[in-house]
Amino acid sequence: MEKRVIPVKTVERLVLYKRLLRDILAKGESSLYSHQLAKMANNTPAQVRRDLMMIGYAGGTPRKGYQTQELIDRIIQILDESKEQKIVLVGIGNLGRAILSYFSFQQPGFTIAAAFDSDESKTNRVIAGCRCYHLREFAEKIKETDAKLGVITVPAQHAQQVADMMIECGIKGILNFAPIPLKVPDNVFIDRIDITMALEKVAYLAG
Amino acid sequence: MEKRVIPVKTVERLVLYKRLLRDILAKGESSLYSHQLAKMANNTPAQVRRDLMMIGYAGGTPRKGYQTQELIDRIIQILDESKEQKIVLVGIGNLGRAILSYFSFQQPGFTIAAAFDSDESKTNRVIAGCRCYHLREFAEKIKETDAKLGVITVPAQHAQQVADMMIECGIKGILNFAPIPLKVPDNVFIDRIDITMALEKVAYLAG
DNA sequence: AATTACCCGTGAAACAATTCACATTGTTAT
DNA sequence: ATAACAATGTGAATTGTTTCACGGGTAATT
Ligand SMILES: NC(=O)c1ccc[n+]([C@@H]2O[C@H](COP(=O)([O-])OP(=O)(O)OC[C@H]3O[C@@H](n4cnc5c(N)ncnc54)[C@H](O)[C@@H]3O)[C@@H](O)[C@H]2O)c1
Ligand SMILES: NC(=O)c1ccc[n+]([C@@H]2O[C@H](COP(=O)([O-])OP(=O)(O)OC[C@H]3O[C@@H](n4cnc5c(N)ncnc54)[C@H](O)[C@@H]3O)[C@@H](O)[C@H]2O)c1
Repeated sequence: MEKRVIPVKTVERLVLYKRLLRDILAKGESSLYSHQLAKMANNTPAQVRRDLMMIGYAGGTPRKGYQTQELIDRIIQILDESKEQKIVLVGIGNLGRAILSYFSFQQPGFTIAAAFDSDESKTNRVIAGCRCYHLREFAEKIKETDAKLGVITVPAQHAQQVADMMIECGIKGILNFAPIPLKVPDNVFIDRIDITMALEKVAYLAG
Repeated sequence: MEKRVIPVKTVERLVLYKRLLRDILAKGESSLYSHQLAKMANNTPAQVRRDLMMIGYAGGTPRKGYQTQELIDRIIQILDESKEQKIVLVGIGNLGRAILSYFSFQQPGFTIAAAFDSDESKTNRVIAGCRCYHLREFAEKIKETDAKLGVITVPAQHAQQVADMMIECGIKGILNFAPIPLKVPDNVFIDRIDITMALEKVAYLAG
């Protein structure tokens, strides 16, 4: 029962800050102010400072702001990106393939170690550098790769059984693209990206 | 300055409820209780009732619960899904194509009216039933289709200029898949889906 | 050296979302 | 009929998040 100290909302913003800070650094800016980061992140200086307070960072100085590199390092340390994260993906359809190709030649820190599908015509080949297996080989391959994260891109009606299988095989975190909430035990973290819901929301709020 | 009465979080759940209720109805259940819907939505009966209260729905009865069809109708009415929503998509890459094919033969209520890319090799053809044009034809085609919603699936460094162009052409709602926040005027609603951020969050919270 | 301007860190206040808890009410059983 | 029950609708309490506002400090300016 570990106590979660950093709010999820803050974690989300930290991931964003890290990316923005890297852009900053690439532009040669070795230090910055909270209001500069806030502007890029579309939030407020107070929120930036509060977020940094949440991770126990107090390395800013009034007239020079924060050291870009130092701040990046601190965020990386908090997010614990010391080791490469191994991911397995189930559902080699349109969306699954888009994700495979994106992570194949980008995204340091994350590797899709293997992909699976129940359709024989999608398996036993390499897509975007990722080996694709039949679902029946899941348990075996996951032991080989020692992946702890899973991505679900199968149709909604099969998503729960895929999640169950992942958890059975030791997956601890799941990103679910199927448009239904899945039941998972407390020790597994799950997040859902629901593209259709996001569009409906935009349609409503734009109206 | 219109007053927004329904919280965004509630809107998100309403979209989910609507889908779940349709599944319920398809199974032949003509009525249901808040705790049943809550179980499917992975939340609490109190939250379901609160959400329904937000949309001014008080048609439940203590012993019979809610009428499935009536509730669906009410949610649809609130979300204002009377007319087909026209969408334009910019960035016919891996993710863009996945979205095109998904919405082509699914998703009642939404039509991707046209897609655009700056790469000539991606344009002047039909992908998943959607016509693909060069970006220079954007203004012209958007007038023809009268689309009010836009989806951005271009690389991050081009996302802001694409958003600016969309807004210039009268787009009122944008769904942005590029991993940076975009600046838009107050009268335009924008939402971002950041897949990499979601994965980093899962990695952190699963750890 | 003193003055000024600016920004950080954070306690406190304000605001937003969720959960609690209960009076109310329709349904069923006796 | 009437009693017992089970689920609704909602005010109040709680919990979570964001914003305010100010003390303290640092560097540039005079
Ligand atoms: N593509 C999009 O833009 C989009 C938008 C909104 C939601 N989604 C959701 O994302 C998910 C995937 O969408 P898609 O467009 O890639 O669909 P898709 O039909 O192209 O791909 C689904 C893949 O899953 C495989 N599959 C089916 N059952 C399986 C099982 N039990 N085990 C393993 N593999 C299985 C299929 O063989 C297929 O390859 C769906 O749940 C969909 O609702 C996608
Ligand atoms: N595919 C994924 O799984 C994934 C994951 C995380 C984030 N993203 C983000 O989604 C976006 C799209 O990803 P993708 O994998 O489809 O990339 P992609 O490179 O496959 O596609 C990008 C497309 O945008 C087009 N483009 C570039 N500049 C343009 C411009 N100014 N106007 C019009 N079109 C232009 C390119 O020609 C290309 O067709 C990127 O911002 C990426 O960071 C994608």
